[in-house]
Amino acid sequence: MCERFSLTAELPELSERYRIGQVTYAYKPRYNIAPTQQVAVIIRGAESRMLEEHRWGLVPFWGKDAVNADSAAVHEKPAYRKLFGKQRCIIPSNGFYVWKTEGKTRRPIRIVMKDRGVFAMAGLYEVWKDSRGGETRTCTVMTTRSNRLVFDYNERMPVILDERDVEMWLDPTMNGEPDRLQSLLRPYAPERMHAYPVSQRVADPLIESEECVEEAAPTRYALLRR
DNA sequence: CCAGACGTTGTT
DNA sequence: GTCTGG
DNA sequence: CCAGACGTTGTT
DNA sequence: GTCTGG
Repeated sequence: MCERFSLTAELPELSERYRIGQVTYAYKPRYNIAPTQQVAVIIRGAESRMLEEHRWGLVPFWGKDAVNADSAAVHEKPAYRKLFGKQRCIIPSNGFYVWKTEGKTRRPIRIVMKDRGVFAMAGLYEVWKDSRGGETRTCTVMTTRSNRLVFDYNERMPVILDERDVEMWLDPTMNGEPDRLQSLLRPYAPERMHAYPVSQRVADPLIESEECVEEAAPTRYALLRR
């Protein structure tokens, strides 16, 4: 599961990293991104990769927000099959938050790459057109079972794609190759990742500042349990 | 054919 | 809306 | 995910 | 307790 993350990179770094050819909105780095908010999404346009802004959470008219999509089921669930076939995106991040239960409280933990770089979460997106010609863009983050590092906190984690996987995931010629796409949706290598505790203030979705990513001292509870 | 489901996860 | 189960 | 709210009625 | 908003 992935329901809170950050993307604190500046635009040039992001553009270079993912070879973005077109930016369609006023990008701003973020420290504490929550479901239903607008997030940065990269899709493959006709000419080049595009950076767009989408609402985090698909909104099927019959149901609630779909913030995550189970990668194992995505090629067979009717609600997702079409998106899996041709509405794939990546959702860039440089850290996601998980919660560790310590006694009666839950404390936020940040999961990053050891190199502290930006990484690509696999996603699906949808574009709704309303009667007045307006468009609503939405997206969801694909999840898979957790690797050894994340499993201490949560059974599910976002699907993270390395450079080569991103290329294939966004490639429209893969639209008819669900099996090959499916093979990309696996847990990321735990030895390339790192987890550390962050301030309890991250828990408040309105807190949007650098303290969200700063390492916090372990709690007394965590020390006792060691 | 119609009716009903359709999405995710954690919790113990 | 689309798909599955009966 | 977490934080915070969570009820009712008629009237203009 | 459960639901909504971010």
